[in-house]
Amino acid sequence: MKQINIKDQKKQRRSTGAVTLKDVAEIAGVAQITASRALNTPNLVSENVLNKVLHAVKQTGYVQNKIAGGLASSRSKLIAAIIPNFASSIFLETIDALNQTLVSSGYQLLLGQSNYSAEREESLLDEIIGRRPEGIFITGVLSSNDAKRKLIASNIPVVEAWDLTDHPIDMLVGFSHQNIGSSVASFLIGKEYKNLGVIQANDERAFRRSNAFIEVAIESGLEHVHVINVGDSRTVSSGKAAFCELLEQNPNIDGVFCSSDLLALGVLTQAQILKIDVPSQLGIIGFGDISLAKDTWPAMSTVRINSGQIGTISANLLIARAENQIVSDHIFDLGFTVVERQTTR
Amino acid sequence: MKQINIKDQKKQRRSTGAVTLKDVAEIAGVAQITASRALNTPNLVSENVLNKVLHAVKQTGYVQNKIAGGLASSRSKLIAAIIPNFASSIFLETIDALNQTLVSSGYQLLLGQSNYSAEREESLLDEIIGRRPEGIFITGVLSSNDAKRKLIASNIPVVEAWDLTDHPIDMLVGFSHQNIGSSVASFLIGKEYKNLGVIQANDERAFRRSNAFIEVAIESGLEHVHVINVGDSRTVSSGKAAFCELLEQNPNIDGVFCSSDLLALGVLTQAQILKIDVPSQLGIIGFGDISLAKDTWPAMSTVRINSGQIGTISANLLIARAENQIVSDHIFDLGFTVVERQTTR
DNA sequence: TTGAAAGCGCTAACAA
DNA sequence: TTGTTAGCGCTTTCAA
Repeated sequence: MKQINIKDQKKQRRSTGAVTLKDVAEIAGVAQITASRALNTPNLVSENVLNKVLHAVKQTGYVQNKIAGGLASSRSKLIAAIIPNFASSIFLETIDALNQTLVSSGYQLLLGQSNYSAEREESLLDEIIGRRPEGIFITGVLSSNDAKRKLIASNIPVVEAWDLTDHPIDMLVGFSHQNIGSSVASFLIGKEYKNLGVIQANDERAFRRSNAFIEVAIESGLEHVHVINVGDSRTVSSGKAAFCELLEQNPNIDGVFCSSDLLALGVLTQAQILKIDVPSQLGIIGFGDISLAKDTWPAMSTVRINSGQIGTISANLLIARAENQIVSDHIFDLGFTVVERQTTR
Repeated sequence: MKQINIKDQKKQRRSTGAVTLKDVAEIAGVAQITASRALNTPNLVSENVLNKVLHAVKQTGYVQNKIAGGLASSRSKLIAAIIPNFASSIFLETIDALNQTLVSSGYQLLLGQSNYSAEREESLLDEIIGRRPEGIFITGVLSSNDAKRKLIASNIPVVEAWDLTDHPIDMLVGFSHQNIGSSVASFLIGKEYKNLGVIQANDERAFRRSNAFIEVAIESGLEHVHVINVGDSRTVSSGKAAFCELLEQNPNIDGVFCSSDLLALGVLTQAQILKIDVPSQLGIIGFGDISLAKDTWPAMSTVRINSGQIGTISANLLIARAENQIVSDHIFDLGFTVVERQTTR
């Protein structure tokens, strides 16, 4: 039976109009999947086919659509990193190393910022999990328990970095903030500083460092340790102001532990303005060993952590998990070093 | 005719096993597309349906797969940013502002690093374009012409930031490096500094600033301006070393223009070590107005640019273009301010 | 306001 | 080594 079908319309979809793999395959005179193989696994394809396909790619300016590929293969080749913020550059060396390692294995970095309300944190996580990254790297702390639960439910490999928490979600690459606090206290006490103070940002990890610091100080028979909280302002000027405050509370302060090198630089600057000699009258020690710490005058004593290594190891862990390799060690304690320079005697 | 089809197997695909919209729809007792509407355009759906769907989402822990959604809708909700590197934090305030604005409109940031070979630059661009972002933000300069051509061919809206180039790819948000150079020269010359030097990183824009600087100096009848190139090391210690070099070339140097505040801080520190009085014997001016510039002692004179605003404006431009709004202004000159503090007399 | 069908552009699975 | 087919999980289009 013949049938004249005048209205044999299909549903029309706007497409992007971009060159697709199908176009490339047609021009090269091969099947679409063959073109796909030529681009993704060129060693599974004859040289002849490879050349034809590559030529067609050049000719058309084809750029692979990784969204479609990701959907088909369930491999997004995306790793997400969640950091508290960009401004506090303390994590950047880590992110830099992370990114370098990821890129060299063909992964791309999706960045999210977490310094939000619990509500915002959850929506950020929805955003990120929605992109189906093959791994998630977190430097901050998830404040919301729902967010944490969401992350676990997603079943995506996770590295929590910059810390050694008691109940890790999955993998852990960091160091002990508590040990840093006690080591720094012992260090200053060993130098016979007797009136200690702490200047710190409003940050849970800084609190763990300072609590351990205070504990050791008290155990050693020292007087009350004064603590100044500068809130979220980890700047040189906060350090200056905080040091003035500290002096008001105890004019005999002779040793200060700061939760960041910038704060420490503020203390140093203020001491110079007040003509307090560093390190004889005042010992200062920071945290982070940012690049300018060794170049202040006098050079800043501080605590160094292996920021870059944290990124590299984390990237390798996440890649290994993404590629279904067996990861035997889940927890990496990278330690720290108390760097003795000229702001302590 | 009856047919017993024992082997009616389909080709099996492993799926991720994650909850899909289909599952949610079934549980809610609606069609998949209705569930989709409930989540994306809830006002097009009855309250009853909305509640059923939301309940099913809660129950299953469903998280939307944006890869699939992106493929179907050709809207990735992704904006890519390409920066030279993470370490040189000068762009971070911009990226921070960019990200804030993007997130509040439901976009996600994909970050790429460009300080690579031309070859690497092209593959980075393939990576990025392959993800079909709806906009691309570039702070660096594309060294490869092929890369630039690729970007144009992709037809993705582009903002080039931190500069005003002569032949922009698309949109432009920045300031004139040339004008900065001449303004700083006039500024120092107006203060009667007579033996000028420049310390700069190996960076095309820094060169444009210093060339303009030198031109004005020569026009004003000054002697040869000495230039020290510190390569890629924009650190305080490079600044210290470079200032020593500068003094060797001309012991009478009394004014230095640095291509970054950190370099300037190095000069200041070295001057203090050498007991050279700032600003009477030596004027120093930096670039960037990083947060600690106002807190050095003496406080650093520098050039401020509107880093945050660059990010905000760029984000809004890219979002507007992604949403097919008309963008009338394509070029934004945000200007700069010479900030006079205490390192210049 | 809701739904059925088709298809976004690619790759996994199977077949030859 | 190459090809056929059937999806990946969603949204668009069209229809009711």
